[in-house]
Amino acid sequence: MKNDKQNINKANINDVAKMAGVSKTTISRFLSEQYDLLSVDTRKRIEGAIKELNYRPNRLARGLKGNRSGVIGIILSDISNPYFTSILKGAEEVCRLHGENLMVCNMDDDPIKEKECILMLQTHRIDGLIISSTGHNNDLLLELKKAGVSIVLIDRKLPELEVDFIGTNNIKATIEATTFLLDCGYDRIAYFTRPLTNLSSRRERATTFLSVLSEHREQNVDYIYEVDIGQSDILEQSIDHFLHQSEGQFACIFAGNAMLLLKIVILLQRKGIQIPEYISIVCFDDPEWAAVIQCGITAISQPTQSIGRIAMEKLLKRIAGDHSTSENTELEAEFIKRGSTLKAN
Amino acid sequence: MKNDKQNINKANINDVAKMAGVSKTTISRFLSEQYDLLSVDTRKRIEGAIKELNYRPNRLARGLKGNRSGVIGIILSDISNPYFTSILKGAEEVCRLHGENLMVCNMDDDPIKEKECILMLQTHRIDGLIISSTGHNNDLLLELKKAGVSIVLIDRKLPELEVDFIGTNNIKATIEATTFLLDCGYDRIAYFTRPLTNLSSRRERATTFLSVLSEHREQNVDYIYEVDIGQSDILEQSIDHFLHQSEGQFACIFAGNAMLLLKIVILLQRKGIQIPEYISIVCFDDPEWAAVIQCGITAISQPTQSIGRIAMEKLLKRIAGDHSTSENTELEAEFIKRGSTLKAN
DNA sequence: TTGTATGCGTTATCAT
DNA sequence: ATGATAACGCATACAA
Repeated sequence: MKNDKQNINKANINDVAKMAGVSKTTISRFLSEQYDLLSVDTRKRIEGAIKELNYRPNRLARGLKGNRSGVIGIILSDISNPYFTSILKGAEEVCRLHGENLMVCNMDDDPIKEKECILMLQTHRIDGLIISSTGHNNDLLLELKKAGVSIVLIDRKLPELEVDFIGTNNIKATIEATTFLLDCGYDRIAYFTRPLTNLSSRRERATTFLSVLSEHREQNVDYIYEVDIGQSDILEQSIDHFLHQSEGQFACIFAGNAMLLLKIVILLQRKGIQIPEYISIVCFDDPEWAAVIQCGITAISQPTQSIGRIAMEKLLKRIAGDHSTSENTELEAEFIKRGSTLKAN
Repeated sequence: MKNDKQNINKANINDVAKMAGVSKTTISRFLSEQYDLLSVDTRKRIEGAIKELNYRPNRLARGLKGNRSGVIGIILSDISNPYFTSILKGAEEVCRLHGENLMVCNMDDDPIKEKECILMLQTHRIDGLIISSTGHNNDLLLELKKAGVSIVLIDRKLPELEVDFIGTNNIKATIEATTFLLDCGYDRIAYFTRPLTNLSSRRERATTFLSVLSEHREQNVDYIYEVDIGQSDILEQSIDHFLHQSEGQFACIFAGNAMLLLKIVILLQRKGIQIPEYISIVCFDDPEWAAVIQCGITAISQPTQSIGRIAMEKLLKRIAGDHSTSENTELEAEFIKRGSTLKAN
């Protein structure tokens, strides 16, 4: 009954101060771990009072005063896509280790949702932001940056922003994979990608694929199919088209990401088309099940967890005051040969 | 140069008030959408000023004053496990629709990490919490609850807490699956589960499995193997043991979750053991790749995204003031027959 | 319909 | 080594 404050049962810095018989300034110093300014005795008393009262410092008040909320924002294209959740896991780990918390937003590559997310996070005064952006809200991101919020881009580059980027070395990985396919002797290779908007990761992979081929082919006999997930009909048409074009040829499908791979494999299974007997397949990205599906899918394994970790580390450095010029960090992927591809002859 | 405040370039409610030529109270009313208290004219002026200044309300200050942070916490066992990320996606969607933000924590089923997460979130004054708890921090959760933070449990029940729970109807789903296996005529069935700690979801499945069998078998010829992911050696020993015990019998493996399923399938593949010719398999949980692996894995599909959505809806209701007694909500799973199981004869 | 004054829980700037 | 006091940005009771 003696506690009729707004916050039922929630002690604040004053209560602790009273109980420990010191001023709240002293408590504040304790909270900031300025132990050299405290006598051993008061420190003990404060510790006791905190335990006794179940005191939990209020991060909102701290943030309001100190201009650091202790929150990092992360905006992802798809929070249920293993590629992104693996990044998320890496980021979360580093984040928690540094005593910051993570606010997570999902936006389904929708610029409107992305905008909402950015505004919400700004409202919460995030200390920093990690984002796989659609590229359609550069103005807002620039505003954030000007307001002093550090930003790290993942998966998609936005050179206009001049902020750090961490991602896979798409070009190198695509060169390796495509060269491998050429060495295998495929007559026809089709690259399936989600729509080639201006997202750097998709474009880099597709254009590299084409440029490697154009170096080695005398005439263009390969294809790029742009299909979004959810467009099952278009995917099926594309596959039918390719199967028709490559009839009797030694052919291979190159899936631009794991979701497409899954859809493609399901379709091929339904059509009764054997992998790799009738058609081969490779994937950019190596989901956990790639090794176990069919004869094992040849895949490009991306260092997703590292991307998340490094992005967060970079971000925390920036927040801590590193103002050096922004960097592009591209981590190397690993090419894993499995049973879904063959050598000719 | 005229703006030499701490917050570079960040306008506050006073700046907006000045620019709009009103008091900050009026701005505050605008922010709280009490439009009936504002003349159309002032409202327009305020809107103009906000746009002009790129004003973003400070949620920390709001939260400090109003005792609502606008943040929901969610603590998950494994933020990269599709089961949980699917829940996360559902929760995030509802959360954002209601203007709240989501703070996500990963704890790897480690009670120490879980404790840290709870404390961190409490420090940020979350309005509510969704958690798949280890069950080893009930004291902290109770404290949270007493402090007025609503809690919704997912996946694992903790009756002592008397808070809402949302999850799969494990018992019904297990009965259906096990009965199906008995109907198929399997002589031997082995249930593989992660260690049977006091986590309700694991226990419910395992005990139901046993009780259904004991009703239909005259003597106990089936097995429960407790294996944690990461313990590849123990998993292999267990499988070898079961293969040996069931030699020449019509046998089936029941995997308690998708991760175990994957490990088991990999092991069987490595041993060259055909599914379902040599051994059958079922899984509690239906990962996206279950349909496409081998001949298709017979599986129990859980309504994960709904679990997340409903958990968040329930939580938001509680936060909005619903103080009715806590409920257990168990969503029905769907049993999907595929090629990995057979009928005898 | 609008304004004034006070407080939310903390940190920072002075003091002592 | 410790305290008193003024912010931080907003919401609210009370006035007008």
